Amino acid sequence: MPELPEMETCRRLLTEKLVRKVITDVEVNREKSINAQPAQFKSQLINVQITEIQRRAKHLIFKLNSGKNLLLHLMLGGWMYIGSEADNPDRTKQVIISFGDIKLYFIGLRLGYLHLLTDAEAEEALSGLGPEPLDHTLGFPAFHELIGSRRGMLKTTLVNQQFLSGIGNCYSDEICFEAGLLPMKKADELDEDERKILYQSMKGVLTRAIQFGGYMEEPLFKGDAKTGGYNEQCRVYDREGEPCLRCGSPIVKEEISSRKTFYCGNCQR
DNA sequence: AGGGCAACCCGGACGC
DNA sequence: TGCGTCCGGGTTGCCC
Repeated sequence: MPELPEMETCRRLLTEKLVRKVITDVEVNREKSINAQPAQFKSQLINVQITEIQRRAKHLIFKLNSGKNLLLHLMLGGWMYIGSEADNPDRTKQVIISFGDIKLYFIGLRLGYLHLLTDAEAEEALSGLGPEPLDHTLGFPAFHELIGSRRGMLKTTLVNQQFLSGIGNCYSDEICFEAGLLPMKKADELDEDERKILYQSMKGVLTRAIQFGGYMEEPLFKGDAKTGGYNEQCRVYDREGEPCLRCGSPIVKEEISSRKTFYCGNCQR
């Protein structure tokens, strides 16, 4: 659910709120969300300071002054909230990390996780990921070569984390729409111009989504005007039957390799 | 190699 | 209010 732009928005806001803060308490309500015994997990975090928050694909990495890292993946439906004891969502919280009166709540961690890892372990955990779509070193020549080696459909290629990392179900559809290309089109059958358009669409859609704050439904904290600003910007995702904003034809919803996929059958080719 | 699919997991929505 | 049912969805791994 949360994809690159959502996690990047979170990273930026969390950085403002939490960097240099010291963890004062940890509450674990779902042991499967973490990779240690709760007591050990807790003792390795209390009195530890967050020095930096990095992002890799859909993961956040909380760098700690103990030398360890907290690696977060929200997977499906996971989200966070920063608030106080009095101000927090009425939801089940799988993990709560306190920084004095400020608390970071982890909600909806069903398959999501928060793993305490050494640098080497974190590196290993992230080693299978493909390049970051917005990495400046991923220029058109590199992208051209990358996509030329893919025989699958555009949709499955874009969401494949080993190919490119950070793009999920929503943005793969948005990128295909922006590019005017059908999601079931074969990646290696794109001509030069189409590859160029796809490349520019990928950069454009993701950059714009970050600028708007992603498409998250819930704010990160009280008064958060940033998170979720992209909700009204989605042009095909979750717009089944609504008119295409380019040509007016109804947006089609179709299952493509067991993922719900939205596109305009008229102006995407 | 790529497509299809099951398994993972459980809160929350919905129906009665 | 209360209980049962079902869905969602990124990722992994397995099969063809």
